[in-house]
Amino acid sequence: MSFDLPVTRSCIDCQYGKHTPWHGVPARRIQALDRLRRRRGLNEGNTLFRQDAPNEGLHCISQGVFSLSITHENGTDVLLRLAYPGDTLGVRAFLRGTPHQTTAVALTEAAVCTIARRDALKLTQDAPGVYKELVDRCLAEMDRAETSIVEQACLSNRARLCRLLSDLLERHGKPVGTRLVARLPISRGTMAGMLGIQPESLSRLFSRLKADRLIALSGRNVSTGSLAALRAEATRAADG
Amino acid sequence: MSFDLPVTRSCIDCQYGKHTPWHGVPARRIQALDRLRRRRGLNEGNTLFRQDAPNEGLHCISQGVFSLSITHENGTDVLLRLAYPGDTLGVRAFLRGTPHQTTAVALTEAAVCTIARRDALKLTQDAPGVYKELVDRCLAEMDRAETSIVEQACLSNRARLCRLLSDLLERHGKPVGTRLVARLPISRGTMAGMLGIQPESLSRLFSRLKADRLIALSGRNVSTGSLAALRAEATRAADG
DNA sequence: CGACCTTTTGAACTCCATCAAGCCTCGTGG
DNA sequence: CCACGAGGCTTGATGGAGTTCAAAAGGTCG
Repeated sequence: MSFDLPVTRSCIDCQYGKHTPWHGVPARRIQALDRLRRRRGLNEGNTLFRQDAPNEGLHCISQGVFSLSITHENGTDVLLRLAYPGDTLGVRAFLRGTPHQTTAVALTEAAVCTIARRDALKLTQDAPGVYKELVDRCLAEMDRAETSIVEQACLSNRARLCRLLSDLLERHGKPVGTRLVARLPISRGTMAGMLGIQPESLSRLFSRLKADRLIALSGRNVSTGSLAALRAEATRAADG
Repeated sequence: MSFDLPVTRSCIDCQYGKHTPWHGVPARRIQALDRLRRRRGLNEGNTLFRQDAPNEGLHCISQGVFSLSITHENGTDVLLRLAYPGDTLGVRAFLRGTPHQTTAVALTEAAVCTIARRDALKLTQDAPGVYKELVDRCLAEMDRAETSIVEQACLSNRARLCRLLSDLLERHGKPVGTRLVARLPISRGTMAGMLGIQPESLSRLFSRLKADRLIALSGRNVSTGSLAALRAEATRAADG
């Protein structure tokens, strides 16, 4: 499901440097880090790790978009969130030493750098700052998870779609004239999964957002004239 | 909102010992721990800490039931989970050094032991085991949060109510003849809040569960003839 | 161009929210 | 001891939103 790529630069020079957890690695260990790391490419649809599989280390995304999803015991798939370059995957399972709770799949062509579990353990033992950084990421993610629970409970589907769209536009969008334009990295079905609704319902929501002139879209191309208006729509109460 | 209680025994002898995070405290520190700890009582409805308030330390529940809830910016309250004796509250805010993300309210008369933030920081610095234990709790809670997101998305309200009821019966229930009987610690309104539905809808769900003979109830007293049947109902797909 | 997949649209149905009224329980006070 | 009132809980009727099934319309690629 993946193929090796050549390593071209040190982790410490990673283009997503601000976000790597490896900042706290002591200088004398950086070489080891670079040597131990394995860089891989994944094609669209490839799986990085699977729910219930044992943790095999830490994965830093350097390219592409990943989905993190859970399959419920009754067979339904739920997409929890998207992950982007600079994000580190597998942290919770790594810290707890438990199997993965989620499945990570590449939604586009992607590249990741992986530090095997045993090596990462050694590195974190040498560098408490790295451990703290990893913990902090998990805790921040926890806040996000709770926020998402709250929004699921108290916002309308329309509001949550607006939120999702504004997030996607913010990340993938480019200004074209007065508008912000983006090509969505995910299919309608996937978006519906993120919102916990059916693709048909999503399609109808889209029609209404178009009718209300909050967005324009054709196929996977979306645009908005005002990101602020989208965001405002996203915080309204269910009855708004 | 709370009143002091006398300290009667060492944290290390806590009746919820298995669950205290203080196991890893080195022997020489235990006296300090016991001295620094403050034991308080709370009445039903009292607030232990409030969302957005700064973290003031770690709170171990020794008696009573607490609710952890979040108020969305649009004013809606969402009840995330219940906490019981043996649970430690405020851990995430303590670890991150950020304000509380949730509000903790006593649903019954309650007692908590509190270690002030500054003291807890010292103790965890001396005992990496305690730090790890606290982290582990947060990570486990994260798994729970994600599970709850998934269930919210892919289970019917009926299934989720069955899950909630089976959890409550498991925790509060006592065998009476062939049945398991419990007095619920929370009101209908609170339960509805936990499921993200209206009290009227909850009431109708109850009627149906009664009609289906999965439970019997009058007022706050619930009972079931088969916890297994309840659990089975709780894992069914939405269309089940 | 045609085959295939994704997306949209339509119609019927289910489920939940809402508003409104009635009921039950418990505590108060006569 | 009973009448009363308040709050929590239940029940009914209605409307809106989402699901489901079915079919049509776009897109993409050989």
